[in-house]
Amino acid sequence: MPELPEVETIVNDLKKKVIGRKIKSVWFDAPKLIKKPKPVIFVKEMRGLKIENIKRRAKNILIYLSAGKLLLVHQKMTGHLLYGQWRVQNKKPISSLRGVMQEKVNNYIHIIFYLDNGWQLALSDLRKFAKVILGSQREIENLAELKKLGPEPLEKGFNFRKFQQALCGKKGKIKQVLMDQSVISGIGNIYSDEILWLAKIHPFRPVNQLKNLELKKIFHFIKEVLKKAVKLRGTSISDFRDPEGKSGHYATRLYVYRREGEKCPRCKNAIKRLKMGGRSAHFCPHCQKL
DNA sequence: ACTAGCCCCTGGGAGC
DNA sequence: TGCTCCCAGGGGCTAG
Repeated sequence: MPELPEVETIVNDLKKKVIGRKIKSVWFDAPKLIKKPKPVIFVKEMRGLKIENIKRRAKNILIYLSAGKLLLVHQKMTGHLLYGQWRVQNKKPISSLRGVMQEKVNNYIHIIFYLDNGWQLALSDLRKFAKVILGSQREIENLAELKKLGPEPLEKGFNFRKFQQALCGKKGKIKQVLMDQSVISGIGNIYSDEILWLAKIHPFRPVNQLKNLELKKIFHFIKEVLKKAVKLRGTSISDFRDPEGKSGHYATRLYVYRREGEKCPRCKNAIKRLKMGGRSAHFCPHCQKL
């Protein structure tokens, strides 16, 4: 599901709701989502910890806890961190009281953190790709998957020079490179399509053949698209939801993503979809020449 | 040391 | 209506 803007939205919302809260207990029904430590230990270790801070790194959510602990949550394709109140009945959470009501994301809750104010932080995930890892702050921050991440595109220090450096020596198609988390953090399939359409660059162009001017355009639209999407609280194509179960508003702004066959908003030619490494690239063959 | 491809899952939508 | 096939915003692992 989520790329940078969606994760950013979730983190900002959760900060307001759960910082300072204590975790009273943990419920789960999908042990495989808990990568470390073993689920039984995980539950025991989480109990009594206080949520001190929440940060985003790439598409990861980092929940800083008391006792120097850190919880990493990656939502992958269909994961959602939700804030609400549910009852567990027949070993499945059901919607109740306040929070997310009658949303389909409710049906897939697999982990619930019970907070000391009566509310809950829950992880729902239809496809069960999501993962949580608990460890010491040091341990988590040193995980290879975090250490290898490229720069954050919305950070002030991320200027054109840093962008060039990140791409330096890279091979392959520009779309794939933009989505490579070790090059730049947080861009996925939706926003890479949108960025490249705005920059008028064909997604299959080899990155090492792009001219300086073209790179500048891409750089410019990375910032512009991501900022706008954060402002609009992300894109809800199928099931992205914020912690209260509400949709984001960027979907209406999408120019090419999932618009195969529709008219290009610029030139009115038909938008095309091509497979690239198991994923779809959407683009306008007229505006974005190979 | 690379990269393409498979895989982890479940459901929605299109086409027949 | 129901079956089959393809699709899905991520990313780790493996085989070549």
